[in-house]
Amino acid sequence: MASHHQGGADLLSRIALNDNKAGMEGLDRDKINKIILETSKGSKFYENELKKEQQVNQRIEKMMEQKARITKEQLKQAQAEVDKLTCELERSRELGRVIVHVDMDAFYAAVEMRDCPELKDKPMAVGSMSMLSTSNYHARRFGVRAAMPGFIAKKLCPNLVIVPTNFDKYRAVSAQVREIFSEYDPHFMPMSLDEAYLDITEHLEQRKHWPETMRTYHICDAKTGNDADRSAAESERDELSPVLFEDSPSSSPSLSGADGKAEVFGTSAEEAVREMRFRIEQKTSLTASAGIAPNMMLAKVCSDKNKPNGQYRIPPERQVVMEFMKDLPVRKVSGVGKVTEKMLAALGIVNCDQLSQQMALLSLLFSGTSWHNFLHISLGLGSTCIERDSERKSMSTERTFGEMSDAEEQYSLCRDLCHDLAQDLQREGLKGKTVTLKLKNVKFEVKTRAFTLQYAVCTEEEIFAAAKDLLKVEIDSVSPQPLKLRLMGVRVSGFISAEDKKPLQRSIMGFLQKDGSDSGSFTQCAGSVLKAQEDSDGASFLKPQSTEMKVPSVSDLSNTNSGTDTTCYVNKPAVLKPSFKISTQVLQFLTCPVCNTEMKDVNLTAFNNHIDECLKGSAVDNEPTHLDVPKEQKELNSKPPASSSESRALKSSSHDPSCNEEKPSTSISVPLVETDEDGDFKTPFFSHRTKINGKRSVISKKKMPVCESSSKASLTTTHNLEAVTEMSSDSKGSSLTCPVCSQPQSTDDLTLFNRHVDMCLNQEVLLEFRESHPPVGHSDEPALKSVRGQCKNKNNNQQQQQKRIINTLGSSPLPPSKKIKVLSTKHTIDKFFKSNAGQKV
DNA sequence: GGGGGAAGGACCA
DNA sequence: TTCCTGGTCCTTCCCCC
Repeated sequence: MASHHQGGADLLSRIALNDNKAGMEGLDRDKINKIILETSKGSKFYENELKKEQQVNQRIEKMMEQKARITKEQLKQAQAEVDKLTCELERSRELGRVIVHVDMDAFYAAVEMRDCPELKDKPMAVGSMSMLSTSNYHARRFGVRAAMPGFIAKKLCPNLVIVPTNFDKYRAVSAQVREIFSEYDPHFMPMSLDEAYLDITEHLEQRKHWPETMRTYHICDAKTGNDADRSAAESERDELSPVLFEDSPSSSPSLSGADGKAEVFGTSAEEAVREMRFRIEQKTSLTASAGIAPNMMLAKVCSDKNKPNGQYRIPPERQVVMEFMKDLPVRKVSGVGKVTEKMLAALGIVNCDQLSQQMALLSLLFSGTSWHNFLHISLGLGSTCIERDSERKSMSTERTFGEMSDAEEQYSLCRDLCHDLAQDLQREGLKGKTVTLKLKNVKFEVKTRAFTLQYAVCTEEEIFAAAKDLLKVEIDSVSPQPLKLRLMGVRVSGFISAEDKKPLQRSIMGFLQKDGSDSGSFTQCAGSVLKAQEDSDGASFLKPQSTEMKVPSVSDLSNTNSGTDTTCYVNKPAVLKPSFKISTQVLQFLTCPVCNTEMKDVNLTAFNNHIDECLKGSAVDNEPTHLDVPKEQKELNSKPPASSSESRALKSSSHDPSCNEEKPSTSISVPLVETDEDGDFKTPFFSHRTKINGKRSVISKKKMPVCESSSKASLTTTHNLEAVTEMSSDSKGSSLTCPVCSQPQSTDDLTLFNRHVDMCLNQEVLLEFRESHPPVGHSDEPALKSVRGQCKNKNNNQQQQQKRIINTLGSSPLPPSKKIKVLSTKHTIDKFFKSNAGQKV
C-alpha cells in the first residue's frame, strides 16, 4: 500500500518519502512529497534517480512478460518444488534459541539531545546540509528522516536544528552499551554503533537460578547486584530525565514513579530484556528498543514493533510465528528494499501472507537465492545462530566533493585515498589482491573498475600503483574532455583469509619490500619498484602480459593438492622438485640456484636433475654440465638499463627473437616460501582450499601455475634487475643499493652489480626455501651450510635479516614436516538465513 | 557447463 | 548552493578450461 499512492507520477517512488521508519505514521504524505519533489526537481541527482527508476520499471516490465509466458504446467511443477522445500524447512525449523535484537532509539540524535537538553523540544537532526544521519521524533513529524539531505529537510521543517556528527562521542556511548550486552551474551553481534543481536538462551538458563538480589537494580544509585561498580559519571547521568520522546511506551513502568527505589526483574526473556534496556537507560540516559524471537529475522522485525523505548516478543511457537508473519508488510523485513518492494508489489504482493501464496510464481521469476529468501521470510524462518567477528571481505574509503575535473588533482586525491586505506588495512593486518576504483561523475553515474593482482597488497604505493592505472584508463577514455567527478573511492578486497594469511606467499614484491607487515627488513620499498616498473612499461598493471614481476600467492597454488579438502600434509619432497625447474623454451646460460655453479647449456633436463640433486643435499658432489655460451649473451641477460627507454630496448634485445615476446630469457621459478602474519616463514606449497556449501571459497582460486613452463610463476631475472636498477638510480643517482642486502654497490660496472643482486637474490630465496624445507634425514647439509657461510660475509643488515629468518624457524611450534593443516569449516554468513538455504536445490 | 573475474546494483545502518 | 559512507551480497556478462 505504501508505494501505490505517491503524490506524483509513479516514476518518483524512489524520491518520495519513505515512511517506513518509526515515528512517521500519519503524516501528510502528499504535502511532504510535493515539497521533496519541488526541491529536488531538475537536479542532477533527481535526473539520475529518474533514470534508475526507469530501469526498475523496465525490469518489472520484463518480469511481467515472463510471467505471462508461464504455463499452468510449469506453475504446478514449481508448486511441487516449493512444497517439497517447505516441508524440509519446516522439519528443520528451530525454535529453541532466544534471539534479541536491540536498537538504540534515534541514536545519534538522542546522544546530542542528552548532551544539549535545549534540543529536546525542538525538531533536530544530526548530519549536514547535504546529508542527515538521523533525526529526532519531533523532526520525523515533518517528514524529516535519515538519509535525507539537510537542505530538503530544511524546506520541510524550517525550524530544524542540524547538529554535526560527533562519532567519537557515539562510539564512547556505544562502548558503554556493549558492555551491558556482553553480560547477557558475551558473543553478541554488533551490527553498527547502535544495534546488536544477542543470543540470550544461555543467560536465561542461568538466570532461572539467580536469587532476586542478582536481578535487582536501583534507579538512582548503584548499590546492588552485579551492577555495583557503576561509575560516578553514570550516577550523574541518572539525574537526567531519561524520557526523550513523548508517548513512549515505557517498558519500565516503575521507572518514572520510583524515586530511588529498586526495581526487581523477573527470570523470563521479556524481563531479562527489560532489565537490559533499563540498565542501558540508567547508564547512558538513552533508550533502546528490542525484539525477542526465535531467530534473527523475526527479532529484527520485532524490535521495530514498539519503537521507541519498547519491546516485543514472539514466543517460540510455530503457530504464533505464522500468525505474526501473515500481516507483515514485506518491506518491514530486513533485506527487502525499495526495489524488491516495488517488484513484489507489481505482482500483487505486499504482505508476507501474499508472499507465501505466490511462492510458486516467485520461484519461476526470481533466482534461486532470491526465492529461497522469500520462502524463508514467508515461513518466518531466519538464522538462529549469531556469529560475531565474521571475516571482513573488503575495506574501502571514498570521498564526495564538489566537481573535480583536473586530472592532477584527481591523481592526488587518489593517492590520498590509497594512503588512508593503506593505514586502515595495516591497522587490521589485512592484505588483498583486488583493487577497485569507484568513480561517481557529476551526473551521479557510478562506475567501478577493478583489477586483481597476483599478490596481496596493503601499502599505499602498491594500492596506488593499481588504482592510478585504473584512473588513467578512465581519464583517457573521455579525453580530451575532462573527467568530471563528484566522488572517488578505493577498495581492496580478495583478502588472504585468516587461515591463508599464515602461508602468505612472499612474492618478489614482498621480497623487495621494506614494509614490516610483509616479511620484514628489506630496505627497498615496493612502491619504488612498482614505479620503476610502470615507468618502463606504461600502464603495467592493466596488461596481463606484464606479470613478470608477480608471483602467485600460495593460495593460488593450492589446487595442486587437490586430492582432499580437509587435510594437507606439508613438505612432501616429491612435490618440491618442480618449483625449481627451469622454463623449457628458454635459456642458454644458467646458474644453479643451490650451489651457484654456472652451467652453460640448454640441456634443461640435466639442469633440473642437477638442481634436484642439489636440493637433496648431494649436488655439491655432482658434476655440473658445461657448455659454452657467448659472453655477450651473459651480459645481455643481466645488464641493467640506464633509463626507461633503454630498459624497453634491452628487454626486447635480450629475448631470443624466436621466442614469444612475453617469455623471459632467463627464468627461475621463485620457490614458494610461505610466511605467517609477521612475515615469518612457514611451511610451503600446500595451502588449502575451503569449501562452503559446495562452492569454492574466495580465497583459493587458481590452479597451480608454478611448475615447468609457467611464465607467471617465474621470476625474470632481467626484468627484476631493470626494476631494481631503475629504482635505485631514481633515488640515488650514481650509487646503487642492492635491494636484497641493502649494501651500496659501485655502479662502475653494472654487470658486476647485477651479478651481486642475482647472487643475493638466489641466496635469499634459497635460504628461505631451505629453511622452510628441512630435508628428511639431513640435519644441516652442505649446500645450506655454504649459503649460510656466504651470508656471514655480508653486511650487518643482512646478517640480522638472516638471523631473523633462522630465529623464526626456531620458534616454530612444530617442525614443518609434522604440520598438518586442518581446513576451516567456517561458513559465510548469509545475511538472513544461514541455516539450510540452497543446500538441497 | 562451471568457475571465476569484472562491473553494476540492491540493500543496510 | 546542496543528495553520504562503508560494507556485504547478488546478478549478469564474459572468458577460459
